Amino acid sequence: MDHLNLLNESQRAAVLHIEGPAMIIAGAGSGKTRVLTYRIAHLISQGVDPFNILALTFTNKAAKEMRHRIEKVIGNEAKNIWMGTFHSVFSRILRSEADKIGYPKSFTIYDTDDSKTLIRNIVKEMNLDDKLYKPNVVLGRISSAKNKLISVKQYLNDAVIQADDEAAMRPKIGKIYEMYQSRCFRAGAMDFDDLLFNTNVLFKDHPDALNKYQNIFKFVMVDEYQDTNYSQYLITRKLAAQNRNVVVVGDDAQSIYAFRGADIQNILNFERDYPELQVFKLEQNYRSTKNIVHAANSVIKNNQAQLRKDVFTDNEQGPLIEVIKANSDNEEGKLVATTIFEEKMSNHLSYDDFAILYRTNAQSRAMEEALRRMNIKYKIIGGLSFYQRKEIKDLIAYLRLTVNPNDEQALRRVINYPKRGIGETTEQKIFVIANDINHAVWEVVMNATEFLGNRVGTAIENFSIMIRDFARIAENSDAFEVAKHVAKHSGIVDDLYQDKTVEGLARYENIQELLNGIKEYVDDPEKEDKSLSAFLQDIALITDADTKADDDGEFVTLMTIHSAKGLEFKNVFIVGMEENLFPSQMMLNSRADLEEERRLFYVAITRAEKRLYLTYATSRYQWGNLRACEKSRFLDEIDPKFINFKYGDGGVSGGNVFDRVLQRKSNLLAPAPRKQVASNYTAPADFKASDTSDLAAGMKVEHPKFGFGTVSKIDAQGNSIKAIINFDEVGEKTLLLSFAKLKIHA
DNA sequence: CAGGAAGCTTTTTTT
DNA sequence: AAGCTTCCTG
Repeated sequence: MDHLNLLNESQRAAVLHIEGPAMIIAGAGSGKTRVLTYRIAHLISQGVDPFNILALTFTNKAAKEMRHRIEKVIGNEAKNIWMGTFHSVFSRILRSEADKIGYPKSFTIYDTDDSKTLIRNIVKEMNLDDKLYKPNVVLGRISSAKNKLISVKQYLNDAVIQADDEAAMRPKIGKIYEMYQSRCFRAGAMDFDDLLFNTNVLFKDHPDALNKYQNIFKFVMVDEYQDTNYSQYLITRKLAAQNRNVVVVGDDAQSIYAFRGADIQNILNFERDYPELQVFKLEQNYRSTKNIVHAANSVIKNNQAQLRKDVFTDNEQGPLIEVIKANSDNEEGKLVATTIFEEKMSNHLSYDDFAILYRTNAQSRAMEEALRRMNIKYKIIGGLSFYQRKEIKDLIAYLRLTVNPNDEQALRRVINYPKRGIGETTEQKIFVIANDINHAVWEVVMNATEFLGNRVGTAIENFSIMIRDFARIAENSDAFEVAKHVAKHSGIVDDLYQDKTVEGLARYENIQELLNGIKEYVDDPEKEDKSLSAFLQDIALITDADTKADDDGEFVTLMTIHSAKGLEFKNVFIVGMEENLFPSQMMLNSRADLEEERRLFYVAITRAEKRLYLTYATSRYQWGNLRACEKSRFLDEIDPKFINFKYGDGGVSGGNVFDRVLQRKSNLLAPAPRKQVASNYTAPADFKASDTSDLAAGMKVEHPKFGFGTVSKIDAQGNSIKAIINFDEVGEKTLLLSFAKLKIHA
């Protein structure tokens, strides 16, 4: 193992650790992944069977990457290591043990949308106020209960929880939780949290199963341990209970998933559970310049809750961190885009060297527009993923139903798509009947004529025959064969083909792309199980961050800070450094929340290798109207000696990139005229619209909302006649004459 | 029952 | 600003 020479002393010590529990506290950029991969390689070189190693990562992509790196060191054997996210590894295990806990082998995995729709349905059925019982809120409560392993029964019997819900005016959440669980169970479905919850159930109720996996996973490793929740903690502890060979890697300063149930307490629990614990600290940063590392340290110092750690680096000092002020979100975008362009050109960089990070997905828009305008290629990670598109979800729903006809959410989605005359009323009836006779919904669907009469009944039964036909094909064909057949015979392809609009074409192509993806899956020699059911299980847990960036050419990467965890870029822009945005408005209520935001900022800063830019705007569009913004408190927390301030306007002109850019692009940067949104005008009670067929430029008109104005132009295109009208109070508007109510004042 | 328009809510982050 | 739900009309 000559690789050991590439490691520093503490890294080497961690790699050489073989048996017994250990915790590696790894500062940002301290070579954590390198330590993990070498440690696994080292284990194997010492005779440990790869089949006995379980490595849990935070994303599937991280697992894939690590596997490749291990492969480079030890070769093919690396394929046999159990590696993946908690969710993907244990969904595989649940798949083979499903019968023990009463689920079908091909259970469906509900995504967040499925869960929310189901909750919405339940709230409606229970006649509760949907303003109070919002799916988001309810699902949040249920999810956090599950992550703490609180079952329905415990939830209903816990006085504190009940009091909390009552205080929040939502006493029925426990009842909803109960309904939700039984509906999921009946549908043969698990949500994300169930995958972990049920793994715990399996291990608790079936000691033989636990024992089996304890013997398989003789060496357990958990990456990003600071972001695990109680449910994950307990799975880890149980698996390691026999051999006690468990190594966790984490950095408390980078814990940013408390909202998902992650609990720093897990680190403390770990120390308590294993008194013989060995601790390794990786404190040398190899990624970033001194300025960046020190700036990050100066920020995190403001947090009270933190473990002792001192991150340092031997790297060069590097340039100062640039703080840039813009007048608007659009100007911010332009400044970022022009800076990227200039930097790339003057330093011969690739667009791959740049990342733009933001707090919320909504911020990507201004950035995209600016990049597009400058012809800079970019790629957005996260946000709406391929699998969340409507047409994709539709086809997937058919596939899910094929594999598991009890899948309620899938059924609801496609029972009348494409249209087959089964209306909403009928759909409701099916569910009510199923409830009344206490049978699976699918039973009712298959025998619909019995319950709903001949007309509608036949339509429904035909649908069920089609699905069963799909299922029959699925028995003997691989995922691709079935999907191709389903796309065609479900009517989806035909339906999309009818639509000749640009969007319709794109949807059609997306279906093709999905089919290509399935083909790729089936052709992948590393996939053992090529069944439709296995494919569905796989994609349910895939995120956008996992899709490989094998795209053509180089591009700037755009993503939220959360998605950027674990990544690094030469040049990083952190945009939207404003109060109420970063830190987020929702995180200002408690010290703990604010500290999580600060850790998030710490994560963002430490993504940068060479140059870091922090930008903010003094105004920004939010929910469609303009808001004034204040710069973030976080900017003031950075020790000023690491910062160079730049202003998007009126700043001192000098030789720096920004001023040059600004001077050259000053016409571009002129603040766009802002539309006034509201007017003080109220229409008189006797307002009556005139006949506008003779409307012409120059005429004075009155509009019930916008008030008085003058027509500046009439624009006829085909059947639609548009009038451009300059209103006294709200400025210029373009109105469609067929809709606009206008009174002509001669 | 379907299609279209108006109205309403939304945004914090994700497996 | 946009997507989604609801309401209204044919």
